[in-house]
Amino acid sequence: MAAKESIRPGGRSARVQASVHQAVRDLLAGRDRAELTIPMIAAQAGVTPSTIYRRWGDLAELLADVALERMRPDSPPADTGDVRSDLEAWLEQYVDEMASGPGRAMLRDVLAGSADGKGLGQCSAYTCAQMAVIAERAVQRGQTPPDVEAILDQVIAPVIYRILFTAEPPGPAYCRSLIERVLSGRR
Amino acid sequence: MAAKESIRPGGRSARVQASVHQAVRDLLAGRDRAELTIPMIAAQAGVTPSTIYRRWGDLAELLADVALERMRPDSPPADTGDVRSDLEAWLEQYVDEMASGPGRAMLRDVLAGSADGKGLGQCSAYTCAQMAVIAERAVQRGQTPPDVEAILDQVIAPVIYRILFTAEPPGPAYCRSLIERVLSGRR
DNA sequence: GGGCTAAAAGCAAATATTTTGCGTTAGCGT
DNA sequence: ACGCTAACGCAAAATATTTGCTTTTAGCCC
Repeated sequence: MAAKESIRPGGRSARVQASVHQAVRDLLAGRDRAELTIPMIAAQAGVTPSTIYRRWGDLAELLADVALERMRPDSPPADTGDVRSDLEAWLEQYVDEMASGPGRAMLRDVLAGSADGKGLGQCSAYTCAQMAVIAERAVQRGQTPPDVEAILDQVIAPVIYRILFTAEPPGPAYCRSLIERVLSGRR
Repeated sequence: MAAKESIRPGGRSARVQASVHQAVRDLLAGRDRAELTIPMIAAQAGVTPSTIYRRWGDLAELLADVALERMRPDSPPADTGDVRSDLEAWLEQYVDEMASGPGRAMLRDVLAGSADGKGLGQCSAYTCAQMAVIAERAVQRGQTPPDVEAILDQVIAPVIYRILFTAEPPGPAYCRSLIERVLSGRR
């Protein structure tokens, strides 16, 4: 029977959380984020505003929560049979996602919202985990991949820095050059 | 006479802006940013809240404005007589400033507040200008400094990424290794 | 220098939001 | 099945935000 399923994820809190998250995503699709208010989200989600205030505190934290969930990778990076092309393929879709309007907004939301810094750590942990998968694969093929730390410093960081602080998003050629550099520098 | 001075910087707007900025800095020193409100700032600055709302729009933009002004370098980087030590000295104080509690808060404020992205560009422009000064000096000594772009990618970006997304701030040894790498990679 | 104009600030009423106390509901353990 | 506790709903109170109108003032043209 579906007994087990009703115990853990079937709680009212879980339903409220899902409903609120969905409401934020829906509203964010249509309206601009500046005109997004908690009463509006509450109405869309079918809960009272005070529920949201008590659970999330304020709009920034709620948006950070939603953004972080959207940033969680839903699948491991594609396996192309080679470290370089694994990295290139992964980075291309990563940049596409993060440099887009919604992507930049998610980054800003996560940065602005998670006051404790817990969300930020999670955010880079997701990326690290993906990199670790690619690296592990390479090892099993007999290749020697760069350290995850090196990839973070030499590939992810420059890309994120440019997305956050400059007008021009990183282009494909630039991304490939970053990967080239980290690959040629491995010990 | 002081006729010229009254024309440009002596306007009422300038006084209000200065007063509001000062109020934010003062309040930020004592209280936590979560309990900072526009009416509170207005009271401290001796203006009415509506003035702030009309000029800055909301708290996030005001904080971004104040943070950006605080991030503007007040002097060119120290001249130590050598590219490497110029970079090391500059980076040390840069990291000290940015990785501190207030520094991280400023970064977050700038990221969260400048909706148009204009403030973000300014933020990295400040850093670029400082790097350009160091590079120019090196050229005049006959040294060949790394491109400012390379410094941004290989030194600034990793440092900022770690400050923003991880718990551990970059340490001195780590910073030196970043500089070592960018120096050894120059063309 | 003296008035003219437009931009910016003050003021206060109207509106929207956030907070909070209390009663109710629903999930979870025994 | 029953009770315990955490979370929600509701509504009133407190606060913050918006807005229309008036007043001030800085920049500009005689």
